[in-house]
Amino acid sequence: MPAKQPTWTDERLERLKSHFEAGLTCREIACDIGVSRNAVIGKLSRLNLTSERSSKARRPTEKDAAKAGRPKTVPRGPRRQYQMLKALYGAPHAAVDDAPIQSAHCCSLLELSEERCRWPISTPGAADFCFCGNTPLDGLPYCAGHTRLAYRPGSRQRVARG
DNA sequence: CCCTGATTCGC
DNA sequence: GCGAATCAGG
Repeated sequence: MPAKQPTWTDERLERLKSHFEAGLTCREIACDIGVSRNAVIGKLSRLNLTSERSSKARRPTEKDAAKAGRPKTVPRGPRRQYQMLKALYGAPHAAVDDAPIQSAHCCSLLELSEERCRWPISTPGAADFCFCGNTPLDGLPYCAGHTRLAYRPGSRQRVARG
């Protein structure tokens, strides 16, 4: 098979943008796309999507340069990570499969909450841009149907937007 | 204490 | 250009 896969392909950028617009945290986006949190942040920085609301432009002193090494700091134990992965791969029941996602009542960005599926509908910025308002899974920003779509393995089709 | 956000450096 | 590490703040 020809063509290699640049880390950030179109589909990935789409998801990145959608999630970013949805107000998801870098952690959620990273886990959803399948990359590290830093990868998402790094990409956003390059794209100048970092909101620019930096906390006063950190502090680029010699400390960063001096510490810019590679010791052996093992990251802390995951916490929510398992919740998401478990909910995605370890689905207790297969109640939802080909069940069409019915977003009866869409909600606006500000109307989103922990109990509202944050699947972006239409194009971010559009006048009719809204989100799915279904009940999301435990520890996930999307409902069962949209969660499956988000993690569609192999499917590079534009299954979203609906 | 934990997590999230942003920046910088190395590859 | 991407990924990982570090630092700062909430």
